[in-house]
Amino acid sequence: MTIVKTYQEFKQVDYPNIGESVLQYWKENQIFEKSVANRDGAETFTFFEGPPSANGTPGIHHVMARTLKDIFCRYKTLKGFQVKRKGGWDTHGLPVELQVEKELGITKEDIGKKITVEEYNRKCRETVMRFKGEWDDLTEKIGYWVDLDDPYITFEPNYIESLWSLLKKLYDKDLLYKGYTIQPYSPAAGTGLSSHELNQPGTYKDVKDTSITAQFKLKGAENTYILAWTTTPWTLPSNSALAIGENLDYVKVKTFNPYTYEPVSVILAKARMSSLFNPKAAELKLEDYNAGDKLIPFEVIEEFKGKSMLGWEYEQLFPIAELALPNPAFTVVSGDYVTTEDGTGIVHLAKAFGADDFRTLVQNKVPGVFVKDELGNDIPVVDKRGKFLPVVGEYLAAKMKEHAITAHKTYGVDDFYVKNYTEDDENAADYKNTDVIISIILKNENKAFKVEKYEHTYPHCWRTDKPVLYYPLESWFIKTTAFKDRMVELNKTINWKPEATGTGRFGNWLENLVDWNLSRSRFWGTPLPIWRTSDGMEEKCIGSIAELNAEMEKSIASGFMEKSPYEGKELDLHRPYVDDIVLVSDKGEKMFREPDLIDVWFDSGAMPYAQWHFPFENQDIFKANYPADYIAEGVDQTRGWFFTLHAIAVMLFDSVAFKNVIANGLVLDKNGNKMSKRLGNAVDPFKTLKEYGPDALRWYMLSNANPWDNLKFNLDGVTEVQRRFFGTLQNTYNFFALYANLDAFVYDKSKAVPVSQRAELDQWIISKLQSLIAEVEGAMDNYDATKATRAIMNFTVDQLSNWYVRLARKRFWRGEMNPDKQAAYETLYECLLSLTQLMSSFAPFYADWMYKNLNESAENGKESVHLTDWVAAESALINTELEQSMDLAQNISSLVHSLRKKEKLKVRQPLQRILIPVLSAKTKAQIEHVEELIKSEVNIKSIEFLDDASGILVKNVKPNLPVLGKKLGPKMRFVVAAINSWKQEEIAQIERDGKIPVLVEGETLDLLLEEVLITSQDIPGWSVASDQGVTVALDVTLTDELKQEGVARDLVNRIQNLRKDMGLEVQDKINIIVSEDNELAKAAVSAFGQYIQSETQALTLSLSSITDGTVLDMDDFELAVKVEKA
RNA sequence: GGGCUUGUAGCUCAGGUGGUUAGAGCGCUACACUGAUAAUGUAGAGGUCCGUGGUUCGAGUCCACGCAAGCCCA
Repeated sequence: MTIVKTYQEFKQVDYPNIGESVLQYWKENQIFEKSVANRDGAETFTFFEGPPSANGTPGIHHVMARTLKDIFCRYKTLKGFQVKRKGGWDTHGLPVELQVEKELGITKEDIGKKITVEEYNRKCRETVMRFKGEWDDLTEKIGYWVDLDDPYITFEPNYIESLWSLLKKLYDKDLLYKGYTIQPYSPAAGTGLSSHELNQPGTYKDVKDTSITAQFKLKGAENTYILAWTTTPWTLPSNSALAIGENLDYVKVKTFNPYTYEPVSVILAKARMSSLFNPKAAELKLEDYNAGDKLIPFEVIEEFKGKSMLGWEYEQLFPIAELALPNPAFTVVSGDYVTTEDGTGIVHLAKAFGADDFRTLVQNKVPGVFVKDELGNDIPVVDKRGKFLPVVGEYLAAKMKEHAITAHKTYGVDDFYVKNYTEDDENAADYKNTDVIISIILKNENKAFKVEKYEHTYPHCWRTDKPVLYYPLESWFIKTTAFKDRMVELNKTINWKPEATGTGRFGNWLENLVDWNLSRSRFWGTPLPIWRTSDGMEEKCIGSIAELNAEMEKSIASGFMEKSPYEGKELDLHRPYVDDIVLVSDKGEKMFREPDLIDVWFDSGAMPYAQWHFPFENQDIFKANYPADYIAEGVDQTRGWFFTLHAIAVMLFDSVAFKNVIANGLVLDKNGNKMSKRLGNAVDPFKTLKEYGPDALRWYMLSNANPWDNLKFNLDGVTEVQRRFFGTLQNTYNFFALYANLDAFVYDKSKAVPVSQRAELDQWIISKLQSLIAEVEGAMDNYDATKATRAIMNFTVDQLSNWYVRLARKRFWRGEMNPDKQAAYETLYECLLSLTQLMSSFAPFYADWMYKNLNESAENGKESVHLTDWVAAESALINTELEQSMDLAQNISSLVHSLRKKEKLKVRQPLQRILIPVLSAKTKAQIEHVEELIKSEVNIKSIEFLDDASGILVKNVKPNLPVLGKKLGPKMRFVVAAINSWKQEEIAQIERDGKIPVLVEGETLDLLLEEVLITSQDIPGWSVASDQGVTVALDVTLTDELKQEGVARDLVNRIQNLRKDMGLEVQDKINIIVSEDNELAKAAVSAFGQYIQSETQALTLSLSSITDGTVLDMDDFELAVKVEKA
């Protein structure tokens, strides 16, 4: 007889090979393309790809990110949506520039000198796509379905043109403006420094600077001063406000100025008193003080919260007429960064020279100290060489004369550098820098409370080694603050996973929004499309290539340009070509491009539009695919991509850009450390894929922890998933395939046994399956993949394999095909087939592979599980009663096992009965439902129920705490104590009367039956075990008959082993002779001969004396038998 | 320095709205099964729920302050 193998059987599974062969199949049959094309005309589900940069090789964390993106797109496809997924590449930005500079061995300085901008940018363009091959390879191998053939690329002219059109829209709405931002700046080098440059080793140095605790005179109060501390005295002339912490404690202290000895009242944080007042002076009296005394007495005369200081006005420290400012300048404001770690707990704010200062003053609408340049623009009082403007220089020079301050040189109006940017020798006799001069002036004028050298770390320019200043530099901004409220409002409609990232991290970021600094002084990036006349009076923002061409025509006509730089060349909107374009203003002036590039985050945040070259093309596609239903990136993108997507969408389209978002955590090494190539703990995704295959890797990453938690990536975890989940599933499939092939079973839905006519066990697993489908669907609709994968795993391992298959095993191999057997096959087949669809989003290769194995013969099988329609749960098939019954069966079986173990009675030894106390008819019925199952599972003859009427139950009572707590509150513990002391009588009483009086603190109150929980827990004289309210007692009496049956079963077991040792096939027949010298064995063979014969396929079974047989170890005795093939 | 997240068994993780004895898998120990067999099952041991205060009759859970780790921003 030849067996037609409908279902392939596998001795061993090669998971990586499944991945490769299924991938091949997908490619050959264009499954991905079909999965999209099949849904033409269906509702769209839109996904946006956050573009990665291909200038480095992908890491294991990209497997995580890309898997997360993939699963919901696959799931939604099954659910009937059309999911277009356009790939994309991020190509601009600093990392590319740095990499190129490193490879060429040049610095930013060299660009335009050693290398032309043209060559430099060409190099960047080559570098940025260098690893595209690796990326595409990984993307395919992990089964991330995304359109790699037609991706958007941010350096392409069409993409940039879209960006320009968006920028122009912003410009037209007056949302694009030129302003200042406080940035690290090196006066010695004459250039701003990037945060990257500031992070160079050796940049931060320990230096000793002059620090001043300055006295700001409070208006409307006698001799009262607010104290503020600074390590940069040169910023004091630019002071325009003081910041306090609203919840900090402040004091007003009466004392004397240590330099002028004048009586003063000073205000500072209470916690900072010890640093400004000598505790030894605490006992001194103010009236005993003599000018010049070393110890200065002090007395706290008032105490208050910082909050009460808000709005206080003070006099300008340097009363220079040109620097006078209107209200609310020179007032007290709140600063959330103010601490009492150092200084006075009050911070001096100079708008031009600190980013915090700038932000705080802008938020409080306090003007800063600036003067006008010749064009009428605000400029700070320190110039770009680090020197005070004459307006301050004059004042300082005059004061030096007034106070007869001498120094190592004569200071002129134009000599006051704020740091040592001159070549002055700091060791020269009588050397005084500007900070020191300022200190002396303030000391003399009763404006300094303390002056001292202070050692701290201060950043220095890595090229000139001179100190860095924080200085306002010109920048282009997007006025995001104008849309803050709308952004906050629309953010509330976004479903964030996890929620806290949306409300917390992102929400707070929006609450504290500042205008988006768009400018970058670089070479490789999207150029700002703004041309200006030299005097800045006229400006044009270009919004398209056509517009640029038209403007160039005009310029050529007016003779400013000879020809377009693109004549005879490919269009390239990058530098240097755009820089060569000179336009003509409406008044006929030359206009030059603003040299800045824009923030790369604008590139990626604009991808919903630019990927389709919107608005120039594809308007329909755009409309159908905006906003995104779903996006996913790392949580580090919160202020990056997530923000720029949101900002552009809100400002230009009054819409969210995405409705659902998962912000995933980091992938760390197994010890929780960050992976890095340098430390050598980075996991190579390609190697991992080759060893474990894509499915187990994906499954592990999704099921191990929520994706928004950091993942401690451990290969042992992948192995575990492979063994526990995939291994179990594979075994289950193999089991099915083995017998289905033997029986030539072919699934035919139309001829399947109706579920209602199948065995209880079948109905149960089908019910469980429906519950699983509903659970997975619910989890996936809520973007919770971890819940979904865990549910699938539990069903497969615990319910399907460990319970259903184990209990139903015999039905598969016993006898010829009959309705019960067919139902078993059908049930298992249906479970497996459902599983392939349920797991297909997460383990797309394996699921498809198994799907095809199951459908090899089925006519209605699709080409791929990924082309199927989601099969929803059938609620009619969910049988909660039955599921509860089965839970009881599992629970009871477990208890019996536990008892058997305690009594050292192995399962093969049949036992007569178990007793189960039941207090409700319902429970009894539920157990009766699964009685047969329990009996065969734990090898007992009968189940007997003990009800209340038996009178032998020992009951147990517990307080029903949630109910009682509400009623009793603090009296709870007395009542609980009373209940716990109850005996059987009280339990009987409350059961009979429905209530019982309890004495609590001299007061009687009635306890009701529903306020206690009564269980039955003990049966006198029996070995019992209980769990979850179910109690089981085991009858351990061994009658002769039971013993004989135990021996018979043992004998069967031993003979089966012998058969195996002899190498017999399942269908081979044997003859058995058993030694007659053991009475028990003899009795067993006589009583259960028939049973032994049928189990072991023995034609004959006889008792005789044996001399040459095999000696079997029967645990309690030895027995000789002779087994021969018939 | 600020915002946010995380902290439960050796490891990875569950633990609506507070409720008596805190769970699972892996690992470990013991046993069983031997017609899924390089598979499988059962049982057991293993916990200061990061710490300290507080609210409450009752806190892993709520509040406050810390500690540790991480991300982002200064």
